[in-house]
Amino acid sequence: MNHWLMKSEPDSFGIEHLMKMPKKTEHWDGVRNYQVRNMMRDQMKKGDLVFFYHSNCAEPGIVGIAQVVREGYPDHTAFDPDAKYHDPKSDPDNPRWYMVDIRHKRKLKRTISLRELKQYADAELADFALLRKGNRLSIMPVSEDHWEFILGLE
DNA sequence: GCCAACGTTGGC
DNA sequence: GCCAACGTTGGC
Repeated sequence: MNHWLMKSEPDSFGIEHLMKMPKKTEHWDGVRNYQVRNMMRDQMKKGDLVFFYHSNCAEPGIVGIAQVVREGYPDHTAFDPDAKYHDPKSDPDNPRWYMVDIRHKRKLKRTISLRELKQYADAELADFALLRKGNRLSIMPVSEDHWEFILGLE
């Protein structure tokens, strides 16, 4: 089983939104980055656990845990001319963009902030993608060791 | 709101 | 295929 971290802006879709969805489940549409597309299409498997991360907010950090409940399938919002992330180059017969479904599992007892995680950037969390300079991926893999260590901070 | 980092686009 | 211009991300 693989582990992941998925970023979302709480103002547009935070963990509170996910918790209120039917079955606490939502499809992760709108990704228009090829590296992230490939992860969703090829690597994220049903049952994989996900750190839900809040970005672009007062206290960026990990706020909860979700689970992949449906593996990669075409992001239909790319076909919709009215959708915010419409991409005319994505063809239903040859979809360019993919998404997965995730289900809320639980909130962390407290937010494990980016500021806190950075304290371990040269030690336990060396090479953690989130802490790498200039990282802008909205989904990234989390190693088993890093996953366990971060959960241990809770 | 600023700005560094980085991906994408498009002219050549 | 190069690379400047441009757009986006996201911490601060």
